Amino acid sequence: MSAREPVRIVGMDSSSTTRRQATRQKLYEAAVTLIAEKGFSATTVDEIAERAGVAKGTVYYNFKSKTELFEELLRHGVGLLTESLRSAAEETEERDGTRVEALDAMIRAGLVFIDRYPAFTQLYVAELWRTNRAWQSTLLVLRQEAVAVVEEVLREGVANGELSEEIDIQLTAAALVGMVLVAALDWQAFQPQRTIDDVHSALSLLLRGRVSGR
Amino acid sequence: MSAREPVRIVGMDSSSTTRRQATRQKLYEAAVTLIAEKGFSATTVDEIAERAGVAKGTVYYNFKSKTELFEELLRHGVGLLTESLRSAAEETEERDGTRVEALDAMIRAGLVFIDRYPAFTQLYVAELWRTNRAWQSTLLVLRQEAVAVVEEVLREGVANGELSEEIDIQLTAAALVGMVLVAALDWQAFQPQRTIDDVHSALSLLLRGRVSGR
DNA sequence: TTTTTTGCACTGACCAGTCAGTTCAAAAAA
DNA sequence: TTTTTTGAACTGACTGGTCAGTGCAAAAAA
Repeated sequence: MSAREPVRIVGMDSSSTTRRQATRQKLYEAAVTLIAEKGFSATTVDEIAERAGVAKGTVYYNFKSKTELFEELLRHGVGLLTESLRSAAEETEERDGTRVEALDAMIRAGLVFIDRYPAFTQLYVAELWRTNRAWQSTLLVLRQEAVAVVEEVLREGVANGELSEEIDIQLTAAALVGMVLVAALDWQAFQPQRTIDDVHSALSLLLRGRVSGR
Repeated sequence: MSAREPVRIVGMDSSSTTRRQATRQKLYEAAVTLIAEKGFSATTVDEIAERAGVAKGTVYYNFKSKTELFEELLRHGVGLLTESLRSAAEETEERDGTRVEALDAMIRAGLVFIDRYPAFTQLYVAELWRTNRAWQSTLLVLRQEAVAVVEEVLREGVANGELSEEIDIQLTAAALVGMVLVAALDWQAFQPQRTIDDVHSALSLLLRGRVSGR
């Protein structure tokens, strides 16, 4: 993830932070930026170890292979994203918000995530549609988990009449995800001076149908 | 030292091409699918040559390096996309359509392009936000050319009152591009049985603000 | 004590790029 | 016409370098 502060996996592994976990975390952080910049194959294990401030042997003590390190990195990152989307949706629900407001909150949650972990997002987008890669099946499952959260909210919105019955749940979910992803990456890469609120309002307008029409 | 005419080969299209151009075309086609599947670094020049049915030396006879082959491939592909978007916008203009209709036509043109060159699209998305790569500056220029076409139509739409003055041209353009890109790649990868019209209507609904609201 | 990390030498597979040599159709000469 | 020459295009074996992964003894941390 980002070099700012360590990210802990909460959930499956409820034990306190062991030394091993700290080392793994350093390796994730080193790997994610390098792979985002250069791609998986162009990133060497020696580089990852060096940036993490760790010996090469340590990489292989903690992970079976370079590929496994990367797969666990993907799991780790997508897990955080899914959790973040889900809690945004739930919090809106608790405040009795509409489903459109929930979608809006999820857009913001997505932007916050991308702002915090830009390298991970880059890497995710770069790998998502690749075929015939070792981690393809892992990614497929992870993608589904994340998109399913959006689809669920859309479904509820149609059910309670907030959203048009004409919409195609799956395609609309994909389009919304794409909108957020690409707008956010463009923001990071090409207009970093903009605030998250600028980006959020632009996307909110599109979601609420206030760009064209009426 | 008499300059001899290059050998001419008549291609499927009515234009004549040199033998060299035909070879380059074969190399582009071989490279684009391999790189889309595995990424630039994981794709070997031997593989590209083999798939193109050409010796490795021929790759280096036609291109200075593996990187140059890739850069020219990017130029080639983005050129096709930009041209396609521009002509969709112009055709709508000739038929006196509204700017929203022009945007709609561009969405369809984008989908047709992605349907025709899915591998190129994958590769473009995977490389677009990478930093510190040799072809980064090339890609930046190419991206700008493509997005500028969308921005121009949005600007016209705001000017003539069709589109809300609240919108942020740049961010909205990025969001629209992302919407099309991601929905189309998802369609290709995960729901290939859907028709282009399905995808187009889903995106059209979002553009026209008929998903949520009223 | 046990677990984890270090440092470093080593291997074998893999790969970008090179280069001396080959092919062959068109041009020039006979 | 037939023969010879030319040179762009192509070939594929080869080279020098890189890198994932291994092995292990010793040190540090827990």
